Amino acid sequence: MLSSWADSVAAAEKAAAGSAANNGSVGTTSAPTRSTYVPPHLRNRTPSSDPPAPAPAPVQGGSTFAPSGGNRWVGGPRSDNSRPGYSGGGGGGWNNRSGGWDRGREREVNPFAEEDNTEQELGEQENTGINFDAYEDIPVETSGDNVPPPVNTFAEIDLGDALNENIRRCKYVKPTPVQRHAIPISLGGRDLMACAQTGSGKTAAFCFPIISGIMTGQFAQRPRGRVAFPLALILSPTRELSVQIHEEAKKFAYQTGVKVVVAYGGAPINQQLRELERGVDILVATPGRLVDLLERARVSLEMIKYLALDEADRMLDMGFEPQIRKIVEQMDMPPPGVRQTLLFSATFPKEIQRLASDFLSSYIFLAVGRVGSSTDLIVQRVEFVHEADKRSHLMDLLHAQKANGVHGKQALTLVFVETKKGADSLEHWLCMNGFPATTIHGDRTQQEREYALRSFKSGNTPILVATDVAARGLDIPHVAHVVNFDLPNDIDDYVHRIGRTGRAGKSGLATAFFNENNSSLARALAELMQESNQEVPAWLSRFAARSSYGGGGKNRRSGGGRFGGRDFRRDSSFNRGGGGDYYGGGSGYGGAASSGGYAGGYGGGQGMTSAWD
DNA sequence: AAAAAAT
Repeated sequence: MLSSWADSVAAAEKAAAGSAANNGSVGTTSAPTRSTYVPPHLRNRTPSSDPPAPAPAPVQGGSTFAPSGGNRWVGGPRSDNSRPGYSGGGGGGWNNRSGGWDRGREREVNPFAEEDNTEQELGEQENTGINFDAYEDIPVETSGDNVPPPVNTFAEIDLGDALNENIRRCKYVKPTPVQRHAIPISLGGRDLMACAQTGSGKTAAFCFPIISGIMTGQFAQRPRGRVAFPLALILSPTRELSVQIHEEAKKFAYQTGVKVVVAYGGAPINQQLRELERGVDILVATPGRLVDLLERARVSLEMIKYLALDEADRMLDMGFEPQIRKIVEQMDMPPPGVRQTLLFSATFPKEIQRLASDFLSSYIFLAVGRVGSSTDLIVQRVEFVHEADKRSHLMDLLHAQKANGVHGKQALTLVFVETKKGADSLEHWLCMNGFPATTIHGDRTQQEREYALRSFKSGNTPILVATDVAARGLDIPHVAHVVNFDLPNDIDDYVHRIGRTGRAGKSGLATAFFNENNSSLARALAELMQESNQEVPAWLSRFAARSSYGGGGKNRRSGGGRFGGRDFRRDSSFNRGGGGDYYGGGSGYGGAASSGGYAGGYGGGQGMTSAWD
């Protein structure tokens, strides 16, 4: 597939340059005209023997072009950067000496090998990229009974040799704040509701205790056969996120003997069934496919010791709640108190916390100040753009960015739109205008979705147009710019979207196109920006003031300021009369830690009640 | 009203 993208991009650019110069009449360029738009089904194809595209004509100040000529977007030498799949990892599966499927004790693929070979050239490794200075004075809040104290190093925790070795391989030197607090809580056997931005080490925060617990725990013998009996279940709201969690969990579990399997829709189920049959300790899944597996009686939750919900607030919102209740409450999973339940998200509206408490037993609430979003690390801009002007405005931004290209390497831009149709149509338009874009949304096949994501991550297609399917959890290094082409209706969704940049303590840029259709978001947006020390345009404040009376229902910040949330049990209006009063009494909650910057963090300062609802 | 998630 060498350079197929490069060619089409070069061709597209050439045509775009031509059309710009000729005010639309492409036909006057000397080279044979080629379609500038490459339909999705052709994008994978190896070009037969296309002549190399001539260097594009310079556009207004040719100095913005990279010296290599045509492909400032792709960076020629890297265009063959497609990942070699898993065969490169050595061992396992096909191509071993027995020639077929090795049905015995197959060798575990080394999940660290692949990275070393392919990801390296994208710069620093993701794991060492965490900027710990950004975490220094991060506010942390805990509440609940007898909160285990946080740790400062991995060495303080007895996770076992194998897990420690994997932590070393991952190049984690010290735990992030969410890990410092969440790991001791989980190892202590406690249920947990945690607010922490993805990219601050959330996955490890729930994986380490689960893996460690499975390694050291004594469990009844599980029958081998058609039905799989996982000990831990990790649920997430999108397929790509489940894939990502699976990949990370495999690294953490390497050579521990703990088997991690993923199951999600849109992919052939038979392969997943085979994997399950070979044994599973930790099952990572999306809800729909898991329900399917449960109904086929190919998975039993009878032995579940750990349940983790990633993006837990999304998992319990209207769309997902029935499925989650079915899985957690109406199948054969042990009840709260018997199993251990861990809920994680960057946002946790109080109504959802109340729902979530059904799944928990005497839990600890943990809030870690946001690292990836609504902090100074992400520069947030809002621009007033009428619907009709959005495309040309986006084009202006992208052009400006090209000029700023870092060492010829195009920065990645993630563009969020409201609808699947809108995503397709914007992608088409961008491609026609010489911008190499791809798209990810729920109307595309799973193959297309995963290819689009890979192509974006690798830099082959540095623009990704996405619906909210990509808003949560996905860890895409090097996203320099998130554009909210269409703003979401919910401020929490905005928080998750812009959190795709500025990850792991790095800086990022988020631009939003605002117009009169987004009035309902104005106030929450203005408040969020103010809280994270962003410049709030005067016109936005006017919009906010106009829509403020009435008290703005769902878009009121649930966390007010530096937190993704606050324990709803501490909010008197949510306290169902009677018990549980030990949270309300001011000093009653056991704060395990509360470092600087917290006291002043609450917006207006006065009336906590108004800040929290 | 839209998006996601099973076939």
